[in-house]
Amino acid sequence: MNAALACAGCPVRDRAACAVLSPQEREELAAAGRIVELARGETLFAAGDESDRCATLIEGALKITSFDREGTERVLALVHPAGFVGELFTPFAHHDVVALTASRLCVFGTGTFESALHRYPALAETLLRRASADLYETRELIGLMGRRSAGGKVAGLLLAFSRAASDSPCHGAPSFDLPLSRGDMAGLLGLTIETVSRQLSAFERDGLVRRNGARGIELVDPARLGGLVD
Amino acid sequence: MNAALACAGCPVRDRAACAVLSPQEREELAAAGRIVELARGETLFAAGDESDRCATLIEGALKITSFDREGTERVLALVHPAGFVGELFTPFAHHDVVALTASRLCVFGTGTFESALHRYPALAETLLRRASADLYETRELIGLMGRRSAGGKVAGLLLAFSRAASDSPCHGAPSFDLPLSRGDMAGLLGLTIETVSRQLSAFERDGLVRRNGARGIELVDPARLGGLVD
DNA sequence: CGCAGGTTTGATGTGTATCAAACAATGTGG
DNA sequence: CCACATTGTTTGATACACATCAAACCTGCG
Repeated sequence: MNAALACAGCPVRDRAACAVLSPQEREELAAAGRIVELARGETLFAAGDESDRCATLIEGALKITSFDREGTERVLALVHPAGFVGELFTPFAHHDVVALTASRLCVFGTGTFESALHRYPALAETLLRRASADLYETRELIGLMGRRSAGGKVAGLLLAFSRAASDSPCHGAPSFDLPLSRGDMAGLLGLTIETVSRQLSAFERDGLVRRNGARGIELVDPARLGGLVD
Repeated sequence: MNAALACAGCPVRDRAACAVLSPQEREELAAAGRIVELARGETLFAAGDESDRCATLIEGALKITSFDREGTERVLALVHPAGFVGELFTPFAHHDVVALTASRLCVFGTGTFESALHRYPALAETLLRRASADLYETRELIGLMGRRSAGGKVAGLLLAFSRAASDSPCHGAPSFDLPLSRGDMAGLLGLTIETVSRQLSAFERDGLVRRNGARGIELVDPARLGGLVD
């Protein structure tokens, strides 16, 4: 399953890190990579493994997680299409990377990618932009986790999902599907599954949201929901 | 207070981001920068301000913080000498940057720094390394905040400080001064001042640590303290 | 000495974890 | 096609850890 000529039809070809390369530079890089498909729940990288690969997500969704010694999962970040995963400068992976849904990726050896970094300075700058953006996102997450009330955490997460589901960056989508299970939401916010579930039920009881099945969410009163966020 | 020829005697000249530059490249960059001194509590960057400056910390310590609308401070990161602060690719600053102690910095306009980035590819790669490291550190912090018990959080923070205070990366320093006030520790861990104080008192009562004044800490039983972590 | 900031300790209530069980959705094999 | 297991979600009862409110206590400093 070689990717040598896949770039032309790649759905993220103008948003991924490699978009800064010229078409021919990109094909060179692609020749060294390969397409990998992951089923929901499959692990791409495992914490502690040798960090010898990195990847651009083409379609699907990933989570970056770590486990404390009690075995409770903490979700550290979500990865969306065009996102980049993998640790370039560390010998071993810090965290697990797991597919949330069936996913397709363009995988490279870290060695080949690092040499590309030297060859194409624009690539290094793009990755720097991405790393900076990831950093702000992770700090946003800290802000979310640090809220005092469980209601504020869940409300903030719903609004974040709403924004992510919308095309326009200013207004959020009024209705969307939750991309995460209750367990993953709990892991992200530092709560338990039961507490997340109860908060959602309470939001529905108070007329803030409507639910369609376990995953469907319609924001009835986003403003009041935002009011809960601290 | 121009820094044109300060590099030669700069205490972080071989650890800061600019260390990858040749001496003459570095002098060129330094000519565009200036030394800034901050007293304890002074603000370097404020959230919402135009993000037009960045800096390398020469000596002292900084904290990166944000405030929720109730006005409680959340500490997102600490910056140590040779660290780099400032947001290069965003128009406005996301967070506040405040001096924890009297500090000295080498400050640049983001414009001059970004053009240096283009001119010296090695600089971009170094900043990428730093940004990646900052990212892992921030995710570590999430792991710390996500612990279930307050005891685990405070214990984890003490061990992190112990490691930071030590020269060798493997063993932590057995005794050191807490670099943060109770309030800052609380802001870092998502607890209250009182809870942090009570946990420290409990650790002392149980023979895990000894205290010298408000800031001095001696780890009597680091292993048992580590056992509390999770 | 008196004051201000930071820290410690105490008493009390509440929010969330925990334990437990019912429930819905989905798939499996007979 | 229907019992049946499986996985994820919801709801309930209870206990406890932490936040909150309040006051005492250092410690350095004018």
